[in-house]
Amino acid sequence: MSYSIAEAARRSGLSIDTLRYYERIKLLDPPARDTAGRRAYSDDDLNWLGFLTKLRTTGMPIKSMREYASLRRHGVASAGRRKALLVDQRRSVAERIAELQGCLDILDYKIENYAQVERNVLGVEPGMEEISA
Amino acid sequence: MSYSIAEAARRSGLSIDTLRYYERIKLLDPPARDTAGRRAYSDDDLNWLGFLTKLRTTGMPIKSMREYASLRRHGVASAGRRKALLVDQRRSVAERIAELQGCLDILDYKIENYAQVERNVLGVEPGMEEISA
DNA sequence: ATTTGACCTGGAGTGCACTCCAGGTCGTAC
DNA sequence: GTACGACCTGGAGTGCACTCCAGGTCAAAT
Repeated sequence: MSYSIAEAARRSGLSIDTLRYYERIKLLDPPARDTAGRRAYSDDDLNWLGFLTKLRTTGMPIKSMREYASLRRHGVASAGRRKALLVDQRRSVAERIAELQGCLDILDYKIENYAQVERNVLGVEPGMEEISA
Repeated sequence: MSYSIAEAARRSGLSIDTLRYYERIKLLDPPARDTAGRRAYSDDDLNWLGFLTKLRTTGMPIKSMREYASLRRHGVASAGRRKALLVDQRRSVAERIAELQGCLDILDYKIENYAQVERNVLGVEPGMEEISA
């Protein structure tokens, strides 16, 4: 199957402009063109875009995604390097999750403070809100 | 206790420039000044900076942090709104964690693919790396 | 007395990841 | 045959969150 840029945008969740931008910066190999010169994305293209958006979601900078994309063009010889990139990213994602978990705990603590302020709203002494703010 | 801007930067993990920037955009109330006109941060200032960096870590945009900072200046009457902001952020952090967890699974899957490629590196048929790339 | 180093101000510059625009080409629908 | 909508290109513009700079002040050390 092949898809127009609008359809590829819809399926990938990226904007049309972003698809062209990714192509320009070599994140995405130039897709096929139809007789009128319009882009015709393949299923492979869409799969790759799907993976790219996952990497993006993990916070991988475009620079690293470009490196991965470039390695991919060099075939199986680059598999080790590609794996290393992914292992590295895996580690950074796990760290990020732990960090966010810590923030969640702090938010819960703060929210609980506010809930207590609400329950005691009639008897609160002045300045108390500053302690919990 | 009071701290020079260099000390405040060290303790908050923010740069000196960022401290001045946060003050400019009203994330941080202007700290006290010493006799020479240099900033003298209080423990309260430092605590607030600590919380701000937590909010930042959760991905809260500066715009929202400014809103929270501004509400804080309006005392206890704004506690409900502040709590709502935190509850909202809590939800978005939980979502983000789930999203990252999903990405982690995909990375593990890919990494495992590469590990298999490595184990079969002598017997791999051409094109196999494309399937897993 | 002068040098040094930390600090000050207002404003300009940076890097990232898009996003938008003007002006043009195609193929189908009326 | 022309109006329309989707697409094309190269390039400029945007929003965010800083980061850097020039030119100046001040207090302590030499």
